[in-house]
Amino acid sequence: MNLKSGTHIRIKDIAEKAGCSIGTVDRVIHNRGKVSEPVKKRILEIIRELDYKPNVNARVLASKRPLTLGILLPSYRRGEYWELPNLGIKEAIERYEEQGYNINSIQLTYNSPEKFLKAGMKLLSDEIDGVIMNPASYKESIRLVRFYFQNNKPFILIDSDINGVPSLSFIGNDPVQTGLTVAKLIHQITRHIQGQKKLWTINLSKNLDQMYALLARESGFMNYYSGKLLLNEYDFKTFDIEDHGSQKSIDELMEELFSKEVPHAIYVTGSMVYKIAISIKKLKLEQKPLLIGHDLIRANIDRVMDESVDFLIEEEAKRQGYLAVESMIRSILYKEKIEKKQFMNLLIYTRENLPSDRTEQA
Amino acid sequence: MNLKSGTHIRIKDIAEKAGCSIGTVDRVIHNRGKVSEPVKKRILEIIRELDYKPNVNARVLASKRPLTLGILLPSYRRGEYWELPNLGIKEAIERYEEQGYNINSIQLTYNSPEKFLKAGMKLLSDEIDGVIMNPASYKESIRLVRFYFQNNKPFILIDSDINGVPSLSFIGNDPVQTGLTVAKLIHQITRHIQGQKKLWTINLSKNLDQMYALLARESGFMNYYSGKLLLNEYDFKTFDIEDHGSQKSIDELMEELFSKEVPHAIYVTGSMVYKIAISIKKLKLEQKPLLIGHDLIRANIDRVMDESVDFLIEEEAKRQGYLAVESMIRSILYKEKIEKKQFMNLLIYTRENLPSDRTEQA
DNA sequence: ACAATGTGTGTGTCCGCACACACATTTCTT
DNA sequence: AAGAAATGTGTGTGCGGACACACACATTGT
Repeated sequence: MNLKSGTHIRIKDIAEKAGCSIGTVDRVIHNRGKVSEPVKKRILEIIRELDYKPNVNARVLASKRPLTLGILLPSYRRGEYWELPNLGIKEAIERYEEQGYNINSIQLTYNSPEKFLKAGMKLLSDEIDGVIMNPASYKESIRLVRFYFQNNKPFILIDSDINGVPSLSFIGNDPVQTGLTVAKLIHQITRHIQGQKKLWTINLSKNLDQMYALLARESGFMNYYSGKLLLNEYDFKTFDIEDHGSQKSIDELMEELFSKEVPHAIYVTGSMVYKIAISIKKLKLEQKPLLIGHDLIRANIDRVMDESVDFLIEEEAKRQGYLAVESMIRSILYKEKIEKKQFMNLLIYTRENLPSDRTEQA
Repeated sequence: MNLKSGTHIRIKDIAEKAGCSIGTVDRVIHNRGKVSEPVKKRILEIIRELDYKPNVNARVLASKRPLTLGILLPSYRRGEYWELPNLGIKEAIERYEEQGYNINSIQLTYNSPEKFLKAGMKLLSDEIDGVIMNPASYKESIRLVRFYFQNNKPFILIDSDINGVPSLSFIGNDPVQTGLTVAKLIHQITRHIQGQKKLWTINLSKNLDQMYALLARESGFMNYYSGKLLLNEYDFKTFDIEDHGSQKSIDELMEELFSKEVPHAIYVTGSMVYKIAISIKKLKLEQKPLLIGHDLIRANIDRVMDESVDFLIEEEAKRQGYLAVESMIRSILYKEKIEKKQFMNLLIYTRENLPSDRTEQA
């Protein structure tokens, strides 16, 4: 095989073919007006016909215009989940900056729906070209997004989707699918256990708003068993825990729960399995339950390494951030069409296949 | 946070600071010679000091030089493993071409070490800037690579590594690590089975050369059990099968093997689990063994969908090809330093988390 | 009728870099 | 010591596109 580079057509070629100057062609490409209807139509026709694709490099080079992105994510501390997408965002910005792009970012965070809305409104300012955000609760998100739409401000949702909203793109995964996957894994591992298997689901989150996202996972999780008519093989228990940072309170809760029964498997829907793992370690059981959680945050990785957590599921959190920035650039600077939904892979990690630090780019 | 774009330094800036013209700076950057030692040293110093990063867009725009890549992979038919890396390669080339790069490729394939060597030598021609290849057997690869080295021809190895070879980069994974991961998964799933577990390993490959790559996986696989002192919990059996395309011969073999015993789990080290799955389906067992294999080829995906294969492990085959091309471009065109080893993620797939076609970029 | 405004179109410069070429200076011949 | 060859350095042009500006011509107002 021998792929030869096709002769790229340039603005100049279009101009010649249309019998006008490149300035005119440029004007219709950028909708800068001041072009008579017939000429405009002719040029548009030729552009379509020749399948003109602007040279990205030349475009970026010539356009001094800086790109300013608004970033709106939940507030977080070091080592918490939202550090990961944010890392991806920073990496992408850095990389593109290195390559000569001029990218600014204004990052705001929220820890309540009200602040989300407020911060989101602040990002409506003129100099912001687009917004990358994780929507808080449904109501506020819908409202904010309407403003964005009215102001022609493109936005990308990451990690959680809101159906039927005119976003540039959604980047993340379907939580129901995630739940299904975890359920399948647990089912496979516990299927040879004699008798009814005791299975716990723990929705552990920092506050009520984040809890809602977890419930979708739990729902997918349960769907698996009901769909496969396996419900009577298991004894399900669900615990919703609002965590306020203290390991001790979780220790106490676990001790109490475990005094009544020791489950065969535990699924922690949030990103804080490590807390449960630590509590369980302290109980010094002779037979540990299977423990499955989410996300490659440091604390979780450590628990997988010492095998107090058996599996971690993750949805390429870092990559979500990276792709969000990249999509914005492609959409705004290159004027490319972006996929409406960009689903990440659902990765299953255990001690043996944890990504090592020896490598990796986003 | 507000990341402002740093003032990018240009060749011009360096020239000013060094008290010379941009032509001179350009010469030292491209090692075009004809620069006196002291000046060269000074410029190099300034470049390092100012951390000069050439503007990629301008560079690509200005450089008309086409990049010609040699691709040397095992021959394959549609739906076979090597289609995947190749897909990634094509995608990368296409994408970069779209962006204005001028990339040619010459693709050769081999189905024996001799042909590998012969094809590889053909790629030594002048107009080829670099070679992306999967090394065949050790001996021939070493020999070929020596020629490349002597002729200053950069090359990237994908999928299989050869230690101590001056490749630009290796892209793939450690087969031993892969084996360990599969072993862990199987161990987790079979641990609750009573008594000694019957475990088969099937090295199924098209020919002997490919077989060697599989043995490394098998070795990692066994390491897991010996390392954890689990050997006596299992009854291991290993079968090396050279497949010549006929499903029937495999059917017969499986029927014979299964008539003696039905294993609890089977690990097929190559990319052709689907053949084993088909054979097993025909046996109509009441209790199917756990079946684990490799790679997201169509036939395997179909078997996972109907759950005749339980898990697929894969090493981002498509991405390997994509990254190989990208690395070549970055190295040759941008003169960036490339990671010597680029390890892929080890992905565990089951029916519920198979990547859907609804999305995806490389 | 003439100026003031508006509309459509072409020209020129710049973006940062690669590379060819011209020119200046040094070193080597014989 | 004069010319040839080698070595060092600066200038100019082009890559494809963005955008400011100039300008011709038509339209409107007074």
